[in-house]
Amino acid sequence: MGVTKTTLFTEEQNELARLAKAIGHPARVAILQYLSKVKGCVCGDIVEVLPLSQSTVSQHLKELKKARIIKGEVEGVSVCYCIDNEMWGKAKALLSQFFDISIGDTDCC
Amino acid sequence: MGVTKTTLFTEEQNELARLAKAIGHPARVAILQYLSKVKGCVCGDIVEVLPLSQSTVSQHLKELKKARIIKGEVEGVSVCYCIDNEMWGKAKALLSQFFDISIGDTDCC
DNA sequence: TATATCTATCGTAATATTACGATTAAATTA
DNA sequence: TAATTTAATCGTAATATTACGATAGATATA
Repeated sequence: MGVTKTTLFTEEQNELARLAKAIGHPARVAILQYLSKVKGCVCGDIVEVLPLSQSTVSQHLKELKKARIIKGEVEGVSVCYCIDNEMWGKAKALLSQFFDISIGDTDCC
Repeated sequence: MGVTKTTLFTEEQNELARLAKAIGHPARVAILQYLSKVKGCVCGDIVEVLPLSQSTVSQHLKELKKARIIKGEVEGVSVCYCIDNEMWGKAKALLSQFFDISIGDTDCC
């Protein structure tokens, strides 16, 4: 197997898991931090910032694009990347809501 | 391969990715939501709430325990589970900080 | 047009993840 | 003690992920 049974869960649970999974790799965290740090678009220098090969970085970028967290636009010979603010806001809201739910829980174990 | 090169990233990036990855499955999201909903400990009825087999649920619980997000304590014949508030707070803080960083970014692509 | 640059994709390999049935281990109950 | 209950673990299978080198495709430059 290795395949997740998404049909058994709610839309919200799947969406939350999908976004968390996309963030669930240090390279992708680093990419997102970099993109947010420069506060705008980055055209091509992401590979140089990460300690991974070009193809591996490209693969991580593809994952983030698949999750709609970032957008990439061809800009001449290079590609311009930036965070998709809409999805970013959605992820933030979903995760924030998710974590707030259990405030005040008692630690009984 | 299939193995993440954690040594190449910062402690914070690895920790953030580790926690996000642990949440990155709808079954684990469902487990955490359930644990937070009942606001306390749950002794054994998690399997009945999820649409997965006992062994699969047990495996997901193990993942969450490995990530220190939940705790489990043997209670007679069953096991009592609850969210680890310390790690939960840490995850919340890390993710919150992570998402706040890019507020106000311009969407230029 | 030829060359250089940049990024995506392909091919490959190793490891990880997801899922389930069967079994085991531990504790309770009859 | 024997039977039952509960949860972890084992074994297995299929798919996913991570990573890299090599190649391809697209655009800019000489």
